Amino acid sequence: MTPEQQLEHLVGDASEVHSREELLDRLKLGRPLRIKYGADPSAPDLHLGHSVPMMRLRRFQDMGHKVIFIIGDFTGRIGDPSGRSKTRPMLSSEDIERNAATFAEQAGKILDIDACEIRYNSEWLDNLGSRGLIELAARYTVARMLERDDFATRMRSETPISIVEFLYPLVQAYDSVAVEADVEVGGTDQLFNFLVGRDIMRAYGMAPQVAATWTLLVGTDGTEKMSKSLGNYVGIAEPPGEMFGKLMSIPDVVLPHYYALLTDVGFDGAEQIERQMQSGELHPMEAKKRLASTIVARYHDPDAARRAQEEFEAVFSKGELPSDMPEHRIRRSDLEDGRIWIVKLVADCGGASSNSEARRLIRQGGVRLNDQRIQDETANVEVNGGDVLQVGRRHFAKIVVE
RNA sequence: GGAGGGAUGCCCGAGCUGGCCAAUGGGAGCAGACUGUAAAUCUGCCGGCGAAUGCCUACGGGGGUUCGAAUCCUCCUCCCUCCA
Repeated sequence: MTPEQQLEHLVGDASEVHSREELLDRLKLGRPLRIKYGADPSAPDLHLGHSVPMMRLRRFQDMGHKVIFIIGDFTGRIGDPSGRSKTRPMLSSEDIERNAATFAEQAGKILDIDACEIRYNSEWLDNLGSRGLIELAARYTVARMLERDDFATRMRSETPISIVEFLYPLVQAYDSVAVEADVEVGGTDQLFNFLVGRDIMRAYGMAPQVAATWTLLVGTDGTEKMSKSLGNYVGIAEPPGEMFGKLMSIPDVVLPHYYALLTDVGFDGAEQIERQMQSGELHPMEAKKRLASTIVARYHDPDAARRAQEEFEAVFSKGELPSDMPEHRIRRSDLEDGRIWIVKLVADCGGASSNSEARRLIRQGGVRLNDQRIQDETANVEVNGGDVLQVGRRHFAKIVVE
């Protein structure tokens, strides 16, 4: 591959690269480049949103470049007052250690983890000292900091911004100095930080890193970015059935977006799929099943993908019972004449978090016992081993009397 | 340091001339209908316990006034804006 082709292969689908020319020049050097990726030590569970930049990292890796994961243990131990209300919890060293291990394990599904360099930023930040920190801070201005959209918005909306938050981009930029990054990759939300990285590297007399960002993946709700806290994510370590089901629940309109970012078809392929759906050539559900199946196959295996699809079709298209249901054990002594109060049953089996919620579900017709809808919240129902309780669409439990 | 404004349920946000406030409205969420477990739409629910007319907990925290307080007083904590 010529350097130009490499460039296209590596960042052809990136949303922004600062700059392509610079990256081309580095590629022409012919040496392995150092590719930086910052990992959040507070959220070890990776989801498809993380997989987007990671898949791109894999491309770099496959071309002989060095991926450097930076575990932000220094910042994680201090705690981050970012955002409005919730202060991020401080993490203990053990937490960080454990999270890093989980992270590595999950990242290993996408990358050759043994070929990666994993670094903790406390390694250099602990030694920086107040003097070093102040020297670092001296190299950037408040005005430039306030250019960041997030800060600007918060200033306007009178939401507090702590000084530490100004320090974060600087510290992250310093990471680039410490690991001598050639390229930093991440989501578009990181662009500002990456650019600060460039400035700071220059200030320390280094060639600035190339900043490459990719569009953020939207979550299964189809609007917000995928994130754990919003609950709209698909974890890459989730069981095949869950993964498949969650992917089937995304709105049709985001299908091309998912295809483009998560599969090998690329933007062109995604556009083609979009056209086929519009013309009626391809049923959106079919496209979605294919997507779900591709992704399950990647994180599990093709066989698991096939089974997940069959199960999905059986349960949701044909209305059959799932082949595998969690068991709910009831002690015979809790029964009166073989009967139990329906509200208690629903709450106990995890279908509702309180009796009140269970009542609501029952009243609204969301509860079935052996396919028989139960709407009387005062009912005492007869239960036998093997009975199936269904709460809502997707919550099933097989009753075992012991 | 000075002046002013604010803290309400998962989030945003009314209420704040005391009882009709478990607290208007929106979002999120959940259930039902319709479907392709999609989206959109419509309906309902949306603190807990209870068969219930009921009870308990709740409007930043403590104390107080009152028959009765999210609403009044007081102290504290935190936040914001402006001036320095």
